[in-house]
Amino acid sequence: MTPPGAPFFESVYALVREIPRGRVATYGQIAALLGNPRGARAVGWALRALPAGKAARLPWHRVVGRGGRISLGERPAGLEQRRRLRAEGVRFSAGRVDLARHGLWPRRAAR
DNA sequence: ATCGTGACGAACG
DNA sequence: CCGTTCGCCACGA
Repeated sequence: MTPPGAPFFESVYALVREIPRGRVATYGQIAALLGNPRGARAVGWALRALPAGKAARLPWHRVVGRGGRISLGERPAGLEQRRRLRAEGVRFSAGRVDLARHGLWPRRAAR
């Protein structure tokens, strides 16, 4: 669980791995859960550095930016992320993930 | 220990 | 709503 030297990265991966299907978490949320409310950027960096092998077994697509924005934008990876989210029933509003419905912990049900 | 790097985010204008 | 600026962070060189 902690092969190379990068405890922070590993902790990020461990948390992302637990995001339920059909739900999403924001970079800031993950950072906060790891004890670094200001470390959203580092979380994004951890995912960027995600090796292809690991990415294959990690729901990286369930991590979005503040407000449900897809940080990867229109880039290939961004389109791929949207495709995967839609595939598991995630709804989008104005190009952003509807956090009221699929956001992880906070937010209450919005049916 | 210092520096550059970004799948971030809040504050501005 | 959009683009810019600034702050924050962990990691590798």
